[in-house]
Amino acid sequence: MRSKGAFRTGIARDSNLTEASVSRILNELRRENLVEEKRQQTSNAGAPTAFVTLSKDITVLGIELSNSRLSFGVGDLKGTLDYVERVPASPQLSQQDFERLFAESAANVREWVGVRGITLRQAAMSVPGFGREGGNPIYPWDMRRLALSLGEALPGVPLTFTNSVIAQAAFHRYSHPAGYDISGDHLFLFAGHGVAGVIVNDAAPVDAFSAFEIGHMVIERDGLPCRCGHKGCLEAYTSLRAISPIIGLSDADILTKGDHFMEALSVDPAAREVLRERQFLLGLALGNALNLHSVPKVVISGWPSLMPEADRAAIAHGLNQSLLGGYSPERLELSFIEPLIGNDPKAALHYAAYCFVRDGALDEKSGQRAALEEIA
Amino acid sequence: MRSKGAFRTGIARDSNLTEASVSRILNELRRENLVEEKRQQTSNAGAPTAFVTLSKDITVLGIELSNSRLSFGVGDLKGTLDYVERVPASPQLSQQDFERLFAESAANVREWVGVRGITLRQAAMSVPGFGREGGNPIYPWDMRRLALSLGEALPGVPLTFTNSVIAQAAFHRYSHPAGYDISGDHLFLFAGHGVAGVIVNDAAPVDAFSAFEIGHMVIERDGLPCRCGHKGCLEAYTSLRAISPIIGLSDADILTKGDHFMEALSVDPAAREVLRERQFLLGLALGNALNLHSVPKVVISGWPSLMPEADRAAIAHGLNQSLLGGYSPERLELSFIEPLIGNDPKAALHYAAYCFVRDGALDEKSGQRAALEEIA
DNA sequence: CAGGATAATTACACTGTGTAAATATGTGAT
DNA sequence: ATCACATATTTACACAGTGTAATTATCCTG
Repeated sequence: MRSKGAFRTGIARDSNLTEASVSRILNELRRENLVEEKRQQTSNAGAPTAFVTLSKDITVLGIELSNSRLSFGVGDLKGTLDYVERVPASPQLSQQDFERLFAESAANVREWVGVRGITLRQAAMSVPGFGREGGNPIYPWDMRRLALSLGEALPGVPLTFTNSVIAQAAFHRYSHPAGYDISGDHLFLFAGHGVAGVIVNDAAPVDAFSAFEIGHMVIERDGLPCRCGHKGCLEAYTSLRAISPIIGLSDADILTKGDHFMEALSVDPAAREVLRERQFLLGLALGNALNLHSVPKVVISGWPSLMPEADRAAIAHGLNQSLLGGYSPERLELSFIEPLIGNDPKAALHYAAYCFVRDGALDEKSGQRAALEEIA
Repeated sequence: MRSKGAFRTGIARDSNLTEASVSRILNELRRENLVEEKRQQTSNAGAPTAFVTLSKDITVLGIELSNSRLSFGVGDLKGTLDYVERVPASPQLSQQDFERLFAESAANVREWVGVRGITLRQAAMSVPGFGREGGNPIYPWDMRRLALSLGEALPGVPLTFTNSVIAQAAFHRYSHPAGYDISGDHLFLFAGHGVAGVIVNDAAPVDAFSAFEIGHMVIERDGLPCRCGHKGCLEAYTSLRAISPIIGLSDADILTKGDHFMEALSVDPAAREVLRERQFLLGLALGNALNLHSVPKVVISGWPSLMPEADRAAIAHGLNQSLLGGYSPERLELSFIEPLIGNDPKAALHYAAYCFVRDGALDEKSGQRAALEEIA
C-alpha cells in the first residue's frame, strides 16, 4: 500500500527472502501482469537495478460513506482516480434506501467501465463504525445482508469492507508521506464528524489495524448529551458538530471550505478559550486511551491540527492529568497533520488496491505474497 | 499452555496440517524427548489413538513479583511445583537491593536443583506493569540492566519477562478451566493490589496478549488522589487498598485469608452501598475501555467476584452509562471468577512452560512449532 | 482366527527456500 | 573496440517440509 514501488534489495530485506527467491517470485508476478519493472542505473559501475511497481493495468473501485454522502471512485493501483461520483446519503437513511441508492450508483459505475472494456478487479468500501463486535453503532444495519446486497450490485467484483478511520489512517500514512514522517507503532486520531482513532502498527498489515472509538469515552459524568444516548462523551465536546456553534460555521460550510477552514475565520478570544478547554478534554481522554493501549507516538488530524500551536498545548495539559507517568515530549511524541477534507473516496481506493494485493489468490505465508505486499 | 495435552486429530486441525505431517513431527519431538504419547482406546473398533502430552522430564522456573513478595518455584511443564521459596520484597525496594535479593534466592534455587542433578530449561518472571512503552510505571527500573543482572544470577537458563496480569489471565484461562469456560476473545479484568486487565485472544499466542492498565483511567475529574500522582483514577476507588478501609480489613489480612476473604466478613449496609458505588465506577471505566477495544465477553476476577450478585449489578449500570450502544447481556457477556490469592509463583511457572515450548529452537512458521504449541 | 474399523506410518510427488556459481549488464580506462 | 571491475540477476543444486494416497499396525467383535 505504499504505492510507490520498491527496489529488489528492499523487497528481499523486508520480506526475509533472498534475492534469488525474490527474482523467482517477480518473474512469476510479471508473467501474471501484476508488476512492472523499470531497470535503472544507480551506481557508477555494475548492472542496472530494477525498480518494481504494481501494474497500472489493474483497475479497482473505492467506495466511501462519509460526510453525509456516498462516493464511488474508479482508479488504478497507484490511486489515480479516473471516475468519481458522489451522491447525498443522509446518516438517517434506512438500510433498504441505502441499498437502493448504492445499486443505482453501482449501475452507473458498471456502465462507465463497460463502455471502456475495463474489468474491476477489486472493490473496497469504508463505513464509519464498521467492524465492532455487537454491530455498527453508527449505521445499525445488518452487515451480512448489506454485504450480500452490495455484492449483487457489483457482480464478479470482490468487495471488502473496512472502518473509515482505518482507511483514512492508512491513506495518510502511506499515500501522503509528506507531513506524515511518523514511523513505528502509533495512534492516528481524527476529529471530524466522529472522533475516532486507529492504532497503526507498521509491522502488521493494514487490515490488522484496530479502530479506536475514543469519541464515546465518557470523560464528564452527567455531562453534555451525546448522539449515542449517553452523557459526557468526548464526541459531545470535540466533534465538528460540537465545535461548529463555537466558531460560528455550519457543517456544510466546513465541508465546502475543505482544508484550512479554520484559517478563513477570526475566532474571538472567548471562543478560543472554549476550544482550548475542549482540547484539554481531548488530551484527558487520549491519556486514558494510551493507558490501555500504550504507543510512543500519536498523530492528531482534524480541527485541532488547524489550531494555533499555543492553543494545542491544552492537549498536553489534559494528557498530563491522565497518562500514567505523566506527559512529556520525551515519553510521547505528539504530531499534527492537516486533515484532507472532501477527497472521498481516495482513501477507499487505496484500500481497494491494498485488498487486491492482499487477496490476489496467494497463500498468506508464501514468499510471493510477502514480496508483493512489500511492493504495494 | 493448555497443559493438558491433545489428540493427534486436534493437533492436525488446529495447526492446519495433515495427520501425516503431525505424525512426522511428533516422531521428531519424541526423539528429542519433548513429548510423551499414551495410546488409548477411544472407539469400539479400530486402532487406539495417542494422547500427546509434554514431557514431564523438563524442569522450568517461575518467578513472580507480587503481593509485596518475590516468589520462586521449580516445577515441570504441567505446572506441578516441586520447590517454592517466597521472600518479602517491598514495592519501594531499589533496583540494586532487588537485584541482590534476587541473586540470593537464585543461589538457593541453583543449589536445590544442583543437588538433584536437575537442569533448568527455561525461566520466566512476571512483573506488574511490565512491557509498557516508556518504561514500567510501577517499578521504574532499568529493565535492560535488570535483565542482564538477573540473567547473571541464573547462568545458562533462558529468562523471559511478562506482565503479571498477562500471566494471571493465561493461568486462569488455561490451567484452571473449571469456572473459566469462556471461549473466544475476551477481556480478563483483575482488581487486586493493582487494577488491570488483559485482552485474551484465543487465536494468538499468550505473548501477543495486551495488558490493559485500566486502573489509571481517570473517571472522576479532580477525584481521589491516586498513587500514580493523578486524581480520580479508577484504582483510587477500586484497588484492594482503596476498599480495605471500607470493609475494615488490612491488606495483610486479606493476603492471609486468601480466597474467600469477603465471606469471612459481615459487611454492613453502608459499606455495601459504598462498594456498589465503586463497582458502578468500575463498570463506567469498563465501558469506556470496551469502546476502544471491543470484545464480546469480559471476565472479572478479584474482590467484585466475591460480592453478592445483586451488588454486582452496579457494574452493569456503570457499563450502561458508557458502553456504545448500551449494555445488555446479549451484547456483552459478563462473567466472574474467584481470584486465586497467594498461589504465586504458579502463574509464572506456567508461563515458563509456555516459553519453553514457544522458544524451543523451532522455526516460528514451521509445522513442528505449530504442532507443539497445540500440545502446550 | 478372520473381518471390519480406525489410527499411524511412509512412499511419492510437489513446492519453495538458501547457497553459490554462472551469467548479464553497466562504467571507465586504455 | 576491448578489457577489468563492479553490481545485479539468474539458475543449478541440495535441502526441508508439505499433502496425497497407499500401506501397515492395532484394536474389537463374532
